[in-house]
Amino acid sequence: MNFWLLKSEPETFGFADLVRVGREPWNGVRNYQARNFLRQMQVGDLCLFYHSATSPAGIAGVARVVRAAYPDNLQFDPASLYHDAASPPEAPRWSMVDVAAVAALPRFLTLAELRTLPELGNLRLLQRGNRLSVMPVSQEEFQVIVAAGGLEPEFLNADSF
DNA sequence: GCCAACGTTGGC
DNA sequence: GCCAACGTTGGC
Repeated sequence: MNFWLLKSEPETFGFADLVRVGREPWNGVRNYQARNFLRQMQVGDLCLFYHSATSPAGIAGVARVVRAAYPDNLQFDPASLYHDAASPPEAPRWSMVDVAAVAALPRFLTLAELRTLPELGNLRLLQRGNRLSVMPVSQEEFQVIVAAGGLEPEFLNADSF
């Protein structure tokens, strides 16, 4: 099982929205590096749900991958902001996964607070110039973050959901 | 293949 | 709104 971080602007789609709908296709990723990470995701992987472009930015909850990568439908929709006319239908350029809400962090973890945790010195999110909307997180980093956010460690057990 | 121009992200 | 960082585009 692998661990990831997904960025979303809460004004557009926040963790509360994921809780409300339960499950959502993670579409609209149009960066090759982020896309490649999406394609590595497997059902059961856990994701930190990060709120970007808001104040304060930070981690709001945990989601789970419930469907592995498949073609992002929006790339073929001319009306979509994410339309890509150059994407070959026989070999779609962009992928998405489906994610489901697992749990909100009892304590929202702000970016500033994440920066104070010594165990997160290598967290990709905190590196200079980072702009990726999908990135890997180590198991250790994931555990530190969910614990700091007030979730019980047992919640990581596969049979707890 | 180089690289300048431009666009986007996202914290502040 | 500013601006640093970085990806993409396109002329050559």
